[in-house]
Amino acid sequence: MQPKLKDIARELGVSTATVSNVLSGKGRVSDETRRLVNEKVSELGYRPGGPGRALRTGRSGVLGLVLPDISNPLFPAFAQAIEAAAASSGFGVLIADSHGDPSAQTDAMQRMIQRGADGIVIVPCRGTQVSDLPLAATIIDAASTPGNCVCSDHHGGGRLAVEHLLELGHRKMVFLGQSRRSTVQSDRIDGMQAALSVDARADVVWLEDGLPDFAALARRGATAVIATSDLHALTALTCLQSAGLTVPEDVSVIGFDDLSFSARIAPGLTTLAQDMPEIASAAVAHLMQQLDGAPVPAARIVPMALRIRGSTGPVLKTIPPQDRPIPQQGDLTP
Amino acid sequence: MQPKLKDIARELGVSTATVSNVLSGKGRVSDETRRLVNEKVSELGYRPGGPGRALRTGRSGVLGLVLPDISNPLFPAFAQAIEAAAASSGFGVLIADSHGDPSAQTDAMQRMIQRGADGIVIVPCRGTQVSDLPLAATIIDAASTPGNCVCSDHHGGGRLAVEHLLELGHRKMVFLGQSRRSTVQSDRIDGMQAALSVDARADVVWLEDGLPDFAALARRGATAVIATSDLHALTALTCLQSAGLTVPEDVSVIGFDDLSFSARIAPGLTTLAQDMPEIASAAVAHLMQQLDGAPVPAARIVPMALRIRGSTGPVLKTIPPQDRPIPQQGDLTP
DNA sequence: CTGTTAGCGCATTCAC
DNA sequence: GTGAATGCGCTAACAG
Repeated sequence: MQPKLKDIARELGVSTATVSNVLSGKGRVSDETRRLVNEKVSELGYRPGGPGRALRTGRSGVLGLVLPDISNPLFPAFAQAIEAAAASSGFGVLIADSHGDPSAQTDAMQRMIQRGADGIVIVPCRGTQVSDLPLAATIIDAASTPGNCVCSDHHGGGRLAVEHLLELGHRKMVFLGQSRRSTVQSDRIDGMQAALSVDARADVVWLEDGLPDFAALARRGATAVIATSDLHALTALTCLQSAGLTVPEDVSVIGFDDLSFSARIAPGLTTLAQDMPEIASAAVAHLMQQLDGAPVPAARIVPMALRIRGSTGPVLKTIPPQDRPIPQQGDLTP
Repeated sequence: MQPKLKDIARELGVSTATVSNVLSGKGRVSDETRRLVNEKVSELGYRPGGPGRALRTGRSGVLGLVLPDISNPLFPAFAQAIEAAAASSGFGVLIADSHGDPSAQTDAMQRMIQRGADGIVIVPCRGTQVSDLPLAATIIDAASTPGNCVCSDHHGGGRLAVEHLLELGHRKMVFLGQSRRSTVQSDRIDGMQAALSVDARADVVWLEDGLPDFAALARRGATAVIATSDLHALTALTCLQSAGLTVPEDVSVIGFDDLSFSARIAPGLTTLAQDMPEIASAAVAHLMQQLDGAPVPAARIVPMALRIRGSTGPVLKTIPPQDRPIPQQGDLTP
């Protein structure tokens, strides 16, 4: 049995309130009593219990994190960042997965409330609008979503990607998305379109229409692919490689989100990374301000960062792949 | 303000005990009163609040999930499965990340206890031993870890991988691990070794010693690579491809864990998948039994499943890569 | 300045 | 069949 406030008080012959005062540093307590209490506390290894405190103060020190799909590969970094940001504010994190289902999302939020969460960080399902919660909430979605509180500058990320390719001499690109209905993907592609110079062109291809033939796109002149996710960039890269094309010599490839594998493939994947720590701490800070009774702060847009790796390179004078020598690698193992 | 038990009671002119009895279905209540209460409850949208209940019953309906590294790409599937299993038992999930640090792990567990978690599911840091918790706990690690409660049959997975390759005619393989200190990886590689036929050989290579030259390994006769994670298999596969070798014609590649990208690359990655739903529900069930006062159940070992995709194929009569025609892909886009 | 009292929301006695 | 009383662990307001 964990020691309770009452145990400390009884053993010391003082009241529970006195012990509580010592621990919270609030009420005035004599130095002698304070010393005794602190001693006993560390002796018994007392830790104030959550439920009692929550009941009394109306604050649980827990926040809910509602996600549309935990299995999304971007989630680990995100959850980790939120957990870290919350922990540094002394908060715990309760997770829930809505599986992309709006009614499950509403359910999940209800359950977080019921469990006593002080606030909710929510990444909404596509097309869902989160409205009038009886609770502090922070919405993380695309900037163009109404009610959004914190997000990455997806549009700016798209621009950076295209600008990088333009500098390398690319003028014919492919923009690769998964779903037209994703606001984040649309924002990214809009940013790409906006950055195209007058002499550059791009085709937009959606994976929801079926897997495109990347080698054929290259044969028709495209020298670069920008995908709205590293996952799709990886698909493009491996399709190109297994069709005998070389990245980046034949085609440059860029992704988004700097997923776990992106630095570990050959060539390393150039990508636009979200600043997860910044987004997470902004989201948690946003929540804390609401809890402190401040008005809902303005939306915060966090810039994305271009991480250049081996998958992008300058446009080469056109040499048909079959005429080029097969690249050789040094032998590292004796 | 959320409605309280007292609000329902007052509006109906009954006592809070009666309302509580109706909701829990325990004490005897007249059908008429029952109907009235249920009506009022759904009218006001009353939900029993967690903290009050937790304080009274000593059960919070929340379990803690302590992970060594949320950013591990295997985690999403795992967290999702645990969350689903917990939710179907009416439990919430509080997450914590120990960042591989044993003291942070202990801290995290303390905080879960403090927050009132009823039990803990823990994937321990490497080399950590979890001992005598004042709480129900389920440890998920390798089978060879003392105290382990639930895990995949990593050894059997290794065997399945090698058996698959032997059937395809492979006799010279490379086993690729990341860290010698990982019990899971060791178990997997032990299983691989155990399944080698007398005429087959394998070299074990560790990424912690530096990135090997996969093309050179192939030139010296290896026709297959089995990595202890899809992440490392992907590294091998892309290194081979960018060195001009073809998968699976020149070298077959197998990974572990069926990560999110594994089905989306070209060729699709053959892999050994963990049965996450089964592991998660076993872990949660294990916890529930302890909470119900049952003795700690025996450890449960869940089989792994071989998912064959395009990255493994039969050994071909040796044709040097440069003499083979460059593969062509059909054009899907008009 | 110190310590006692009251009550957060709920479920469980036990009288009626 | 129902209701009043009790206390889970803790802290805010109050009396000593």
